[in-house]
Amino acid sequence: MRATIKDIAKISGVSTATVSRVLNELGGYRPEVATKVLAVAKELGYRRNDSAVSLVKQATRTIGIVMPTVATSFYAQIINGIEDRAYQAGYSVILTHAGVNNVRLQESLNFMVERRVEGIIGVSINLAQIDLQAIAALAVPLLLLSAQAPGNRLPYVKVDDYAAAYAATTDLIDHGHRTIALVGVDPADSVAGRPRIAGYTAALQAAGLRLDRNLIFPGDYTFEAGQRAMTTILATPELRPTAVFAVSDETALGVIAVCYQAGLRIPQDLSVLGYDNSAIASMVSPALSTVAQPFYEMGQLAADKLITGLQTNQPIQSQIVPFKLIHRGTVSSL
Amino acid sequence: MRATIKDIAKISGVSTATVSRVLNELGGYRPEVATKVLAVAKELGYRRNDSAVSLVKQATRTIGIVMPTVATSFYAQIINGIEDRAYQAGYSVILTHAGVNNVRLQESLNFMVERRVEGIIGVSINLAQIDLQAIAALAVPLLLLSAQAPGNRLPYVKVDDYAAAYAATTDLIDHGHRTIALVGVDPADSVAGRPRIAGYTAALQAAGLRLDRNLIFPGDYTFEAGQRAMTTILATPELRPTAVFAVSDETALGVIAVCYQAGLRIPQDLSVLGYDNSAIASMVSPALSTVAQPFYEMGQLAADKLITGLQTNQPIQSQIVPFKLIHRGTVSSL
DNA sequence: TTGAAAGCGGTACCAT
DNA sequence: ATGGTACCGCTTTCAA
Repeated sequence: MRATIKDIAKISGVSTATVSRVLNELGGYRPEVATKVLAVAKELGYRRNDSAVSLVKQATRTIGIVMPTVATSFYAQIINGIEDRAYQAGYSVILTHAGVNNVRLQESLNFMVERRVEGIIGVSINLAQIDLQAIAALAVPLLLLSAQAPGNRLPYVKVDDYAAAYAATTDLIDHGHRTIALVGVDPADSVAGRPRIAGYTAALQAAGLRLDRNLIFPGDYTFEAGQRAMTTILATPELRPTAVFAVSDETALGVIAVCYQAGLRIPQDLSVLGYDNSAIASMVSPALSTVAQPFYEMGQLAADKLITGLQTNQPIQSQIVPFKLIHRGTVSSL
Repeated sequence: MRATIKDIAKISGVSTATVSRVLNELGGYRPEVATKVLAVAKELGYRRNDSAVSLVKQATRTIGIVMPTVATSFYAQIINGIEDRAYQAGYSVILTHAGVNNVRLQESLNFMVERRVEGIIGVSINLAQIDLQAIAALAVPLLLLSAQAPGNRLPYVKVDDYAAAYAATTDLIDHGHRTIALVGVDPADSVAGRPRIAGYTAALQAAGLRLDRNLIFPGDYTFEAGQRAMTTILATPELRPTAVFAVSDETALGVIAVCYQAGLRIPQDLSVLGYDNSAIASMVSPALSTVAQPFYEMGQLAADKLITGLQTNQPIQSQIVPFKLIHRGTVSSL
């Protein structure tokens, strides 16, 4: 069995109270007592039991991350950002998956509550109206990352998808493109889907371009969605877009893969713009032009905000983080 | 304040012992008592306090993951695998980063012990001799994933890098290549570096090919390492390999990126073989031929083994998991 | 079938 | 400067 402060107290010939003081450097003891206690503690390989501390202090210094099961590559960056900041603040991080389509969401959240996490970061979790009540009942602060709740009832950290899509589309237009496809977007997704469609549409209109609904290809942000859309494009000569705005880097790569098979050159024959700036974007050839989301920083910011909120007991303010257009090799001027 | 079993007991008019029995379905109470208790619990939004349970049960049902800070894309898959299995077994997962070059390793491990995790999975953690003693002192089972300890003093789950490198090199030879570069490998890395060099060397010798040490390009598995090596190759005409075996997919992409810049076509002008089969490998064009490591399954297996070890109290057996050569578009026959 | 009570490993208040 | 001790929320033994 692992040593406890009782063991240390007994061996050092002091009380547990004094041991506790020494271990926590609270002062109020003679140096030689401290030396002795510390030596015994080390000798015994003592490690404090956080369960006991949490219990008595009514604080676990733990935050929870809940994310979908799907492993898109950028989650690692987000987790890194969260963990780094949490670590700096002396918090630990516990992780659960909400499953595909949130099937495990309730369980995940219960798990978190039983673990008495002090706050939760929900990454890419799309909440329904009904979830909101359950979450309120949890009585644990929940911050959304790259997501948004119905009616913005929960604080969030995300980029402005509308603005990003608007800027991306405008950039393509500035490059001389007049027929631009929007690929892989989920129109049922009110947080990342509809705003991007709206931004795309608005940019087109602002430039006086005609909106062709056939150029909007629904999908689910995956590589396969890009493949499907591009296959359709190739099979539909009357469409002939000169540029594709894909709603994720993976989708963009799906588009490019089909082009590659068909012998189309990127960007000479078709411009492709991605979204995310995930690690892969800079590693492919030609390197992918894309809308950057600062995932690592978003993770950091989310952890920061949550922990600050915990410590100050102030409500957490939502924050829009800046996107950035990254010009690399897949968009060319017409 | 959150409701406790005391609150439930008081309101239900029974003792905390009975509440505990009901909540844990231990039997030994009248159904109507159970109904009442459950109703009150629900009413109060009761959630059990795992700190208290852990404390009294001397078991946290938590496992820890320690990994390097660098966020290579496949960590997400590994974490997914671990978390899925842990979840199935009723364990939760807590996560820390050991920092770059393990600078935070000791702290991470202490953290884990204070959290009283029942076991730890160390992902890609290269341990030095000295760490071993500290880890032994921890008195917590530690399983290595994609790593190995000096003298194999710790159980591990990984692929056989020697065999994989041997098979990969042989495959290149079978495709008619006679001059094959090995790129991005760290000769100081005894777990993933030296075995791959050895496998590469052995395959060459088995085929009766001459080993040219200049064709081994040291590196650190990164994209940049691939770029550097390929730049050198292009600048050194007497080398002229017809194939490159990169020690990671990212390194392979670095190689390809330089080729792309230089106007070399893959695989017509140079064959490139990667290592990992990370998600990107199948998304790039041409799709990357590579040595597959089953990351998700490795995560599952590691969690399985660790938890089984915990429950049976048996020592954990190391396991070599199978790699697989994935032929896609970046290797051609000569 | 039920309750009283003794801890689990700490913290922190109140005395001394 | 130090010790005694109640208590955090829960489980579990023992008795009734």
